[in-house]
Amino acid sequence: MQIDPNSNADLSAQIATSIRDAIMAGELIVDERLPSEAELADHFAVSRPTVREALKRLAAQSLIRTQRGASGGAFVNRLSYRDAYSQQITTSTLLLSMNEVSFETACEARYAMERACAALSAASRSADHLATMRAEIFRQGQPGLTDEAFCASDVAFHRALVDGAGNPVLSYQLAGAVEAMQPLMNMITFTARSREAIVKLHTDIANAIESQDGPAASAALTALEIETLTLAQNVFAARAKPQEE
Amino acid sequence: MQIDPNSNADLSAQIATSIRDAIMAGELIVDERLPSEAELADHFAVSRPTVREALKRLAAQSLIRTQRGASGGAFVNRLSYRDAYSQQITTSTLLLSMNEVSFETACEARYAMERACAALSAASRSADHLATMRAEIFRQGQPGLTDEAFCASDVAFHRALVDGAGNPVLSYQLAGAVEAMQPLMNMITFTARSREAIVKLHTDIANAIESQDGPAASAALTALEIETLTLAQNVFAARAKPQEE
DNA sequence: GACTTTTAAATGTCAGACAAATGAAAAGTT
DNA sequence: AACTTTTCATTTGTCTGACATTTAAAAGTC
Repeated sequence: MQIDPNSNADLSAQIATSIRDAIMAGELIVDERLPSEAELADHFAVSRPTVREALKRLAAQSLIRTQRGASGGAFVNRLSYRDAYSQQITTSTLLLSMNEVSFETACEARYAMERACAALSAASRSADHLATMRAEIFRQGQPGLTDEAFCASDVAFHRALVDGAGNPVLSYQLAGAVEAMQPLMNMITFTARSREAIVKLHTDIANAIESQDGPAASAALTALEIETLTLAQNVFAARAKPQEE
Repeated sequence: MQIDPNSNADLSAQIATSIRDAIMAGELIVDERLPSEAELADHFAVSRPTVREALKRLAAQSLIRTQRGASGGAFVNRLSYRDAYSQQITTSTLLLSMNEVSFETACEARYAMERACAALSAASRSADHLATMRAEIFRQGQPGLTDEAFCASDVAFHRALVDGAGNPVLSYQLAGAVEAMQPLMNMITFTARSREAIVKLHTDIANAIESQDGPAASAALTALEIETLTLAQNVFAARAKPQEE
């Protein structure tokens, strides 16, 4: 692990990159202890605060964890799904909220991935997840449900659909897309009619998965995508022209 | 923006979270300048090094950028695709290399997403990307190509396929999966026969997309997934029992 | 031997200082 | 007046040294 003295980048950034590369190359393995801050400072010929800034950069990416005390120090962290999830959500939310990505693009990506999940889900047809989907559909049909509760149930339904594929990588990828779209979805006022349409499509999806009919699930998801886009565009329109009410 | 004095978490972590929440809630907008380090130190009643550690955490996630000088400071960063890509790649690579995710799971997720892309790609049928795919297929058929060059061309082919969907969110999601699988793919020795099989499947995919036949493209990708898994499993077997050569 | 106390090592935090970059204002020049 | 140069204040980057806090192991005590 070395740094380039001629680079004009921050020393802490260089050091962080150097250590990150070592971790990603497998030179530092999971749970291995890094040298102490003082030793790292000696090694890179910098001060301890600079080393600390580098370590905090790595900690922010969940690459290391630190522990105080006698046998403490910085340890290479085993990246958990939980960590990956939250990073994915942060990234996706920012991409969407900063308008780097349009809602339409995010929606298209989300449903494309959901269709991919549905195909796998149909093949495995997990009883657990199917039961969850049915339960959420039932909840969504209850009258008197608030929009927030309806949204929450919608998320739970899609989550069950995605998790039913049994592939945690897909689950974590989609977590970001779904979560990032939530703020907008929560602004939607679901009329009785749109709820009815959504519940019907959800039922179609659940039926298709139960009968292991991937194409039918895909088709229902596509219909749901169109429905979602329409609802969202109404919100956009209302938000853009608030004086014309 | 406040921090909890009773929390036992690191001050720099609390401050970073506080600022991150403000950014994600839209209280701090893109390109807005944060208070100077000295002002933040005053505001949170901590020292400047502590504030700096917090800012470095945010910088590591590309949430802010810093600039030295008179009118410098920390600015809210517009998250670019480039940044999102590299974060995705880091996360995916670590998930795979730390055995949190099996190669099979990553492979399944990758091809599931690629099939989703192929369907979109077939619908739009971008001439650019189709030409790139054809060119890479031609290159892959050339005799005397090294394994590394074959791999690189393979990546380029899939990249064109994915980018052809015209959805940058899908592109960036897949970048991680493809990149993370690269180290293993590079270990594969491609025999003339396996190359022939791969080139044929690539041709099938390109043809299907050209004729806007999504299902055919999906089928070819599924065949390619099986081929890839088989090749990778041979590498696993060879690596696990090096004494039986 | 079991329990308590001490100690050493490590991270967390602070204070103050200087270096370096940078833009803006002031001064100087034509 | 317009342009160039210089100065200067601001801000981040880095260093030094110190102290606080946590923690596990070593030493001591019963």
